[in-house]
Amino acid sequence: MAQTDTVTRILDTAEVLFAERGFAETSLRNITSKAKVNLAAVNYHFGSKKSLIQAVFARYLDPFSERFHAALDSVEQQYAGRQVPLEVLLEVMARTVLEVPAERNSLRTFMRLLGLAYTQGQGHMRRYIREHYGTVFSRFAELLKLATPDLPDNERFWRLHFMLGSVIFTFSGLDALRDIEEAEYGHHTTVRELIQHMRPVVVAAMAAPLPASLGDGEAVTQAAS
Amino acid sequence: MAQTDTVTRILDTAEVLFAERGFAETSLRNITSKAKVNLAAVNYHFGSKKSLIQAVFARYLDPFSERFHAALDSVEQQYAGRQVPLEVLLEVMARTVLEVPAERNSLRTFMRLLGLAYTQGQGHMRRYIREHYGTVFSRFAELLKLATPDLPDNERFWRLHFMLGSVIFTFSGLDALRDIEEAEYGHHTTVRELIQHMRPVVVAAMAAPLPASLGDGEAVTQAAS
Amino acid sequence: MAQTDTVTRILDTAEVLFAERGFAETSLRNITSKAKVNLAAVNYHFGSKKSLIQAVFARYLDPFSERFHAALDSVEQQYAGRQVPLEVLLEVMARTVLEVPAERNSLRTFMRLLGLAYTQGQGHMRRYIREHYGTVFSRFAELLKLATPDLPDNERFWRLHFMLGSVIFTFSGLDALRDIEEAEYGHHTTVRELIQHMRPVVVAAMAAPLPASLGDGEAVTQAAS
Amino acid sequence: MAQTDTVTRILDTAEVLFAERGFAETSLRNITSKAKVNLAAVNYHFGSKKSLIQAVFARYLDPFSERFHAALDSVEQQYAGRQVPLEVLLEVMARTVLEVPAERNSLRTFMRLLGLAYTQGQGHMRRYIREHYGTVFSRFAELLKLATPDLPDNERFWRLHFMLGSVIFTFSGLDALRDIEEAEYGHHTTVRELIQHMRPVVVAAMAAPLPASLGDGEAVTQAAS
DNA sequence: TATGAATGAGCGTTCATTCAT
DNA sequence: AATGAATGAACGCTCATTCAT
Repeated sequence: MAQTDTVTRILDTAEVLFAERGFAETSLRNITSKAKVNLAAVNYHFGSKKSLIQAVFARYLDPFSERFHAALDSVEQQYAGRQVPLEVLLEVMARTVLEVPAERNSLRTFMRLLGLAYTQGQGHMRRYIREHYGTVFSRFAELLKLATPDLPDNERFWRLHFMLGSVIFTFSGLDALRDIEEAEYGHHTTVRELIQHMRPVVVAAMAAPLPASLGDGEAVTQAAS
Repeated sequence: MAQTDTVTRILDTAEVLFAERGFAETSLRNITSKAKVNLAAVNYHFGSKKSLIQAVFARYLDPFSERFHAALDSVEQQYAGRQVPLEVLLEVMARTVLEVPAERNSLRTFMRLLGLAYTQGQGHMRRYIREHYGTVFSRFAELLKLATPDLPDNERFWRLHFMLGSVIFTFSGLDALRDIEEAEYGHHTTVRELIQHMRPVVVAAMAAPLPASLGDGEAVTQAAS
Repeated sequence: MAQTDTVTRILDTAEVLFAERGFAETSLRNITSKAKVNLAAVNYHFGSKKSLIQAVFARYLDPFSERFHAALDSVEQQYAGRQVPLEVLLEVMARTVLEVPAERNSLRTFMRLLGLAYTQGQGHMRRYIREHYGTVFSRFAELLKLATPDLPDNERFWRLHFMLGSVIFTFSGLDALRDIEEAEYGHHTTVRELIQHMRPVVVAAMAAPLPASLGDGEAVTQAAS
Repeated sequence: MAQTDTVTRILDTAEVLFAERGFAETSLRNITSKAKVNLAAVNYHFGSKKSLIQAVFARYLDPFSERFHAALDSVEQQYAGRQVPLEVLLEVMARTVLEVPAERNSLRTFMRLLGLAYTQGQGHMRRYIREHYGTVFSRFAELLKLATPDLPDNERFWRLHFMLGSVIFTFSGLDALRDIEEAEYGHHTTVRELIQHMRPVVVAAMAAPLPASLGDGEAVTQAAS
């Protein structure tokens, strides 16, 4: 009880502060003083700041990974060997993402964290995520490949990450964007609606025509590395 | 001369290190020792670390802003009041982005920095960028509106940010993504090629059909905040 | 049983680590984790780190003290009031030292611990040793005095500690010295042989002529404290 | 001036505290607060605690090494190829040791530090000393060999270390020993006098008869490792 | 104009010890 | 009798910044 309390309080506080300000900008003292636990408790329960960061991720990604596997199982069974359409795949992913953090503000936090994992943490987070969640990601990528058989592998790879970028960027900056939206257009979009907005865009993006053969003269002319 | 030298050496080193490891993870000692200048030189020449970061950005964004204005002038003149097509707008932007940093590895650096500005820096960077470069962005947004007259304002707003997310996220995680790409497909994509890949995707995304009227029952069922 | 086990495991582990790295450099965590016992067990069973250190010593010195007393009883009886020769006294001491730690590597450990007691531990160890083992040491010193009647007390005091220094230093650095010996001369000296080497040296040292009257001009000229 | 002041104050304070309580037991806060300098000054001027320890040693050993070389030069020249007698060699060493720290309490400190270097510091100090001062030591060992031509190399090796043990052990436990001496005999021996005491003992020890052929039955019977 | 020295604040981590069970 | 949890203090070190010259 006391232990669960401390560990949970640390994780709850850490995920909020990490999401707000990044890993390096959040000190253990920030976390422990806000969580009202002893500074040494982090090292006692988690071993190091690095491990705390990973634990914060695991609390989201472990259930996500499990549910996503289950959802893919279910949809594969449903399609019984036939190709699962792109729309369905995206729908499954969206639903799973939304299921995981049913409470409070945690979808935004989850997305911010995912974004941080890509843009901060000199590799150790990326390595951790690949090691622990690479399987489910690969499985999704495999199904995506079947759903878009005409797309070259390389092209699909980049489009997948364009899509991920859209989603993560949008959700992780959601508050700011909603503020602007409200000031500019007097409209407030719910997360649910936002996902409705995203769907056709993502589908169209994945289905876009291939780029003109690269290096064509009429295009961009100067470039670097 | 000696002063210019020092200032330039600091900026050159700082932009590389910032792009590699982020702002918080790069100390002034890292910068000054690598640049072989005195530690106090940063505070002497720039006043503070924050101001150094802004100076690093200004060195890219000032010429970019200027050229982008000029390019938009030119394209508006060319189309003489008629609507500038979406593809052309995107082409202009891409070309300007590529023109700015003609040397070395600085396109990647520029892109990484843009990503960092959004994902790191507790607001002071975003504020700085909006204040200094908001005008040219608004002008582009205005032309974008003319180029997509059928899109509701609200829809365009979100799609613009989906697009921004794709671009910024992709570039700010570029090294990681290229590592994966190389490991997975044995292919190395240059920034120039990547922009070629982005173009049709972005165009398709902006031109995607509007979503089915929101709130339709068959869609996502659970949601958060 | 379980308790005895725990106490013994702690002592076994502690003596090795203390001997290897000193007291301050060995944490209770080092000890308890290597001994696979609970961290709190040390404070539970011994009260404090200080007391653990003393317990480690007692495990060697209690039997040593007892045996040494017995051996001196026996030799005094044998010489029935007559002066016990220096060589015999040294032989008795050497034999007793060797008898105590019949197992494993513990002679070296014992010696290292003795050295540490002198060079580390801010007095509390020295006090403990004097209080608990002062009697047997005094008895030996008394016999030594009888065996070297021509030596001024003061001189004998210092020579005794020169001798102790040789022995403890040599044995506590034994591994390093044997490594050098082997590399340099291709020869490996056993502890038993080493004691044979020591004997004439120690005897000669104790029997050395007295120093020229101190302060004689021809000698050292500058000095401090 | 300000710099010299700070660096010197740190070194002066550090050497006293290190000598009194050892390296691990002396914190940088102990040193800097006693020296009335900023805590960060140690890392600024020395880089790390380890380097500070080495700097403390270097301040003694660099001049010692230089003077010892010079003294050996001089004595070799004086004996012009003939064998330098053992007594002279020891006299030269003793004199050099005494010359180095002409001021205050620093001879005792020097000796305590030498003792610590051997008994504490998991090798990094020994390595440092060997690297920086190995040459002069080897030179002395070489002359020692010439001075004791009848001694087997192996025997000389051990006797040299017996002697080292006496000296280092005595000096590193000096305070404790002097306490005992004063309590027991009401006499206080200066370092200078102590060296006078040591001389005939060391000479006798080096000149002791060779041990009876090893393995003789009448000797020690049990042994360890 | 430029820099070596210095500083106060804060960092992540480890420590021996205590407490509640 | 024994232990997981927790704690306050202290550790070595690095930080951006300031100061005196």
